[in-house]
Amino acid sequence: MANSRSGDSVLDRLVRVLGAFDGTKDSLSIAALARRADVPLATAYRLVADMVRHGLLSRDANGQVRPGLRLWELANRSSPAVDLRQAAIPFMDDVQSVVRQHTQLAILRDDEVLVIERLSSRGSVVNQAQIAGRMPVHRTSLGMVLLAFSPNHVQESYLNRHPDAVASADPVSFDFRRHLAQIRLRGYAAFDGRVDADTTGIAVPVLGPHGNAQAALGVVVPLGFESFQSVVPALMTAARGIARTMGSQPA
Amino acid sequence: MANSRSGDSVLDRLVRVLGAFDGTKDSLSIAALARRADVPLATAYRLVADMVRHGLLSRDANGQVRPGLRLWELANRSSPAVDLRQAAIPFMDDVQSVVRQHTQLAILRDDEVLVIERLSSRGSVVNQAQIAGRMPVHRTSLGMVLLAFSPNHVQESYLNRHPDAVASADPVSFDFRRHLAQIRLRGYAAFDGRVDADTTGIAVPVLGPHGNAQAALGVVVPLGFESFQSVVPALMTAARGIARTMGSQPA
DNA sequence: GTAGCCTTTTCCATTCAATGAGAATCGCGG
DNA sequence: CCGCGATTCTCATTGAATGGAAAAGGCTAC
Repeated sequence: MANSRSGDSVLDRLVRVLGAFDGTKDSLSIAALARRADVPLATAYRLVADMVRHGLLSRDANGQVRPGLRLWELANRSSPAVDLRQAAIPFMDDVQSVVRQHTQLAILRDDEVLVIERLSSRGSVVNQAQIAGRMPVHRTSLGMVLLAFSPNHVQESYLNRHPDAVASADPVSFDFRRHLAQIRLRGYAAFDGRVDADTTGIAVPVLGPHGNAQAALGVVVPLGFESFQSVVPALMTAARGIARTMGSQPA
Repeated sequence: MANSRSGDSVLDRLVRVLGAFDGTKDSLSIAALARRADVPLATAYRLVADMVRHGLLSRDANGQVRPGLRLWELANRSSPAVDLRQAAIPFMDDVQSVVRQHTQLAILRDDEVLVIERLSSRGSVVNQAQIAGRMPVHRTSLGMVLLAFSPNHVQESYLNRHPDAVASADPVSFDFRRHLAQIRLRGYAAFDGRVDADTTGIAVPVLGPHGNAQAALGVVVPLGFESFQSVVPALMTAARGIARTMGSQPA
């Protein structure tokens, strides 16, 4: 005995294996997968074989493993993310066609920003966000808006768990809580060059039934974007639309 | 012993449970889930609890179960469907902005049409297709194009497995194989009112390296749509663009 | 060629996690 | 209050999953 992780179930491993695809590589060898997921090699081998049989994983020509099509299908048939996406897309389109910049929708998950959808604008700046990708809360306008419009206990527990984030804030000594309050007061967040040096992020909350953000809607524009001021109203209007649509199709 | 389905592994059940969400209902009670997935109730209960713990499923306020956010996240980080979607979206946007009708992308899977992405056009006809939803091959232009541009053995095995589809074709006595050949010759498929009485579907193949369809791109327009003829070239151009993009980012 | 290194695959005795029947509990509607 | 279905929990049993080890395969460099 005395193996790396005794006492975890098939599910634990299943999830760790899928979680090993973190976006840095989109296909892995079985051995690499076993290492990343911290599963004994022989077990990983069997698990992968089973998962491939079910379409949860697939293997390409070189024997490399990657998430499978059936997994995608099962996950996209119905899920909170799908509902949100469904409700938001028309409004995101509106924003997109007016602002003509990357438009994205995200939620807060495990103290991180989880990107639900993004509409890219051709010929604009690069956009770091990937669908289903995660970004740090304190470096993105989406994240800061989500946090600012979260219940107090969520904010506090975030601050507790991430003292580093607070410390590494732009003006070193500024008061993070005050900043959040400011964002809530203004109703939007705008950051220059935090994700990418040449871009500005602007985001507004999609408010839920209790006045908290259930999502955030934002755009990424080039630094010094001319019609900056017109963007916020456009986002706010769209965000309200999304909130309304979500409201009429409750969970 | 002597239970309903002895000898299936955790994975078998896991997949059957997820598969129980087939789009007809987006949340189910545990009991209903157990019935649909053909899993003993007690086992289903435990399995659901575990899956919820991992975020593969989630439970709403009423205790109803539905696919979870983490599942969505894991599935959308990387997968063949994501690659295709990624490559196709800009071109679908182009089609969308020219034709101003529902635009959709699909692949062939298990003798069915699996919808990968759709861009809806507001104020146009209703669109039956759902993302990650399935549609019958022989009743959709997407399906017929996919089949027409598939290797011969795929066509034949489809015909073998679905004699009914052939029989129920529009003109009862027409030759299905001939029809496929015709589609391949023309390079596109167009059907009136097969999915919905008031709509026409038009689709073209996204060709892969061996001249077979790796996907199909199509639009849904109102019956008697005026600029019908201009749609096909637009689709073909976009489809080529998608094929090119896919080619430069191989599996 | 062959030595070194990493990966994939198979084997098999052990055991512990998964199992499912059954019963208790909850909750709604009549 | 009773009935009925859904949910939750218990527990003795067992075979499916386990993982160390070793064989088989693949690649590069010397």
